[in-house]
Amino acid sequence: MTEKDDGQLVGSFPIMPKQARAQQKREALLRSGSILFVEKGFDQTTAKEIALHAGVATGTFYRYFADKRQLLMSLLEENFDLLMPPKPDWDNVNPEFFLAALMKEHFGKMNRLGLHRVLPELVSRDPELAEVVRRTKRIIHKQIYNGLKTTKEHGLTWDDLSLDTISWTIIALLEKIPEMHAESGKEPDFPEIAKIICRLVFPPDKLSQLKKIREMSDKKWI
Amino acid sequence: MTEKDDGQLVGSFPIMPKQARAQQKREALLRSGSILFVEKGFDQTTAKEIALHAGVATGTFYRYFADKRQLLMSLLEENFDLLMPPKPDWDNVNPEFFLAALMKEHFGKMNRLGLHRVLPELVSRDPELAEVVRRTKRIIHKQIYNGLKTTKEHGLTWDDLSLDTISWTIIALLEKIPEMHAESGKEPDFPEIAKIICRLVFPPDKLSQLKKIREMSDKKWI
Amino acid sequence: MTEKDDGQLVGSFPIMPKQARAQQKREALLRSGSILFVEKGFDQTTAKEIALHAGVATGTFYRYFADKRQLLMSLLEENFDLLMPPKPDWDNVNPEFFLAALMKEHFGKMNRLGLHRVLPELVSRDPELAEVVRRTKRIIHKQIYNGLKTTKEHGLTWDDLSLDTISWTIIALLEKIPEMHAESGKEPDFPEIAKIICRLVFPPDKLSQLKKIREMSDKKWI
Amino acid sequence: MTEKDDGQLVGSFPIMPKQARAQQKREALLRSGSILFVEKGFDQTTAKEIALHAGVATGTFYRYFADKRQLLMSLLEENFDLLMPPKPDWDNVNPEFFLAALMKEHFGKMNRLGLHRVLPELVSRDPELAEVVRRTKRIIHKQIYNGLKTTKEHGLTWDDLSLDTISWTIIALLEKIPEMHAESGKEPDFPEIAKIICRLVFPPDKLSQLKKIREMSDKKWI
DNA sequence: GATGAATGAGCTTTCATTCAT
DNA sequence: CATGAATGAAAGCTCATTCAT
Repeated sequence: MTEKDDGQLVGSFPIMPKQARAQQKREALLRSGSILFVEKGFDQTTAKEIALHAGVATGTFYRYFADKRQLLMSLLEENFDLLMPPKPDWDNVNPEFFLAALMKEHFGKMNRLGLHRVLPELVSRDPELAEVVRRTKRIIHKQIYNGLKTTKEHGLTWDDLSLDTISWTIIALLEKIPEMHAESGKEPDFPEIAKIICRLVFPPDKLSQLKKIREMSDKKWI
Repeated sequence: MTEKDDGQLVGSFPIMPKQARAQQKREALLRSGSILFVEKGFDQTTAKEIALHAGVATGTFYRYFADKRQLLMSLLEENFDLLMPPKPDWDNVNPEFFLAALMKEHFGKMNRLGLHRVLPELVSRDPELAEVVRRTKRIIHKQIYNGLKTTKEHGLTWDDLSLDTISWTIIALLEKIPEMHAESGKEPDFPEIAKIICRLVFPPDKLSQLKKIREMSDKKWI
Repeated sequence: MTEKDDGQLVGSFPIMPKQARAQQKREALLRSGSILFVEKGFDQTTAKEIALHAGVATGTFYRYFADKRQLLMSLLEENFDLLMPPKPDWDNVNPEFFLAALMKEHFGKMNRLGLHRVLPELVSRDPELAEVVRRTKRIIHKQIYNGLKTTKEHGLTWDDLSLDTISWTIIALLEKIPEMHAESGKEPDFPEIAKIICRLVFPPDKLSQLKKIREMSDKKWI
Repeated sequence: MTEKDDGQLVGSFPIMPKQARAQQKREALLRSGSILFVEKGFDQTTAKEIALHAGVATGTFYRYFADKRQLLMSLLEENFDLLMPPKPDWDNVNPEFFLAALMKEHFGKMNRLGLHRVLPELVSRDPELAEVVRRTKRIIHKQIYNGLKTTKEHGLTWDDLSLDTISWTIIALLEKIPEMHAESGKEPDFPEIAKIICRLVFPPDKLSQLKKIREMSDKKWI
């Protein structure tokens, strides 16, 4: 039973070194954890279920993770960049097209991972987790902030743009996308959302100027 | 605690009619449930704890609520209007002042209740709860939508305003306010958020026109 | 509400003296207890349910009975004679007709009361109840025994009749009647059972002799 | 207790294979359940107590049985044949000797198991259990019925024998034996009960004929 | 290392009984 | 006396975690 996966000639090259085997199990557990957490919620998922779903014994779970919580933390770390929204590049492309494409892709990734549905309640009771999430958001905020800053310095934005508040607003919009999807039932209207963000950042005249210039090179983003 | 309810003259009315007593317990349980759900999360709060916190016996909890979930539902029903953001009245006042004031008030209420922090994960596994939340959001959306529609018909908004997406965006912003608060650490900058919403709705010229006209009558809102 | 049952002229003769009122409640409780014990089993019936069914408050239950068990004991005492099978009068009537009629009546009473279905498990854990039941059975046994003894002394029975064992056998048969009913689905065949008992007691020649003599006077028993 | 299972030579087989261990626990739980159910009644016995009595933790109980009820069902299934009274073989042996011996053995088994004391009240509220018991009784009835039928066809019984009622009567007697024991305090008089059954089945002349023929071969049954 | 049976604290829920009104 | 809300011990059951094999 344990040998099924390496029915190989005696003496042949071990296809899968010991550590890699362990890695495989760890990853199976992570994958199973991710799936079940999203499906049933963190508290409703038992360590036993995760192990079963991953095809290992209950005890094995505890060899790789101190507890359920630690598995979740590992999941977060591993998918750190997935949780990060893309860094918009405001002035090299038609901003509306570009944003719409970026958001569509980000939304797809988020939805595939699904972890964002698990975090909200946990954050309120797990300070360490809360800290991780907060740090992540701050990085995102910083990225958007810096992008906006450069753009502002180029004189492309509203004069009175509050970089900080706009950054949070953009994050808020990005985070709401999955929920808008779930609650309205329709696919989010990414171009419209992009338009909204652009309206927040660029005065109409600057925006149409940007759009004209970048129009051709943007075709690839659609 | 036991003395609060009979600071009255000797010989006056019966201290507290029977039903009022029961109501008091029910409400104590609701209050305790609300506090503990927000503090520790729904799943981490036990019925026993709620009872203890409310100063009644475990069994008493079950006289008033079938279970924890039902207590939560009652909390939601009872605070239904708190969850509703205010209906903005776009063209009778300086929109920015007005919105800032409304949001500040709403934010205060939401924060005091705190339930919004409990719902997200629950919604994903409790279809009935999900339905309640969905219905609430649809009403909110409708209200904002209708307000915007009237404003648009008055020719005050951007010509290309997508009423639906803007409505969702405003909801997203309102809902994010508590989190912005928690995550940034600072008090949300309501005037700035109001400005953002106004920028989404009104072209600059229409907005300054609105602001000038309403400036005086708005003093009362500050 | 409490006055509904004596809507009488002021000053008129109180139809129901105080004690009788109490008696009424006591009896309502006994009746409700009996019904519910038989319907759902002793342990599955709560004091609250009995009170509700009897139309009184929970607390009132405990004014009339120390606890559920005591109510059961009262039920037994009150229906003591119902539990007693009839004393057969072997030689004044056609024994088969007579027995069949007696059993039919007894079976009807037992079934209406139904308590026999509640006792078995209780007896094994309640020594006092066990003693009551045992005493009852001993009296029954004695009655049957004495009847048989007289009959034997008249030379009407088998010579080798073991009075004791036959008495228990008759009791066994009587007690099994409700179960035979429930399990076979059919109405018990009382004449057949009577025939069996008679065959155990009387040799064929003595029996036909008895039957012939009593034939006419028995018509009334059918 | 822990030593019973390895009275073996050092160096021999592994003491107890894994599955056997589990079986041991399962059986310990069954045994403890049986004992406690009989001692205190089904409802008065808690899963915790059974586990404690079996020397395992509460949770272990639930690894082997879904609940108390299922343990009882397993007990019944496992002892199905114990509950079945022996199939009498009417015409190959002295019927009285044979029956007495059979009943004595059956009585011993029943008494050791004791479950018959638990079933009566449960049956009235557990339809599945009721069905199991009913099925069992029907099989027993059928067996006795068929035996009697053959005997009747051989012309050995009373001409007017009602096979059905006699079968139920015999079952009633068999089932009452433990109670007769408990209530009279004396050891049941098996030979007398056997005589009673024989008197119900065989006319005196046929019986003495049967007894004479089989007298010698029966010695072994005593 | 891997296994999964075993553990037992702890949660939800019920109900006999009390007692203020 | 009657009431029924309140009590809290205790039952059924789950699951994170350990540990002998």
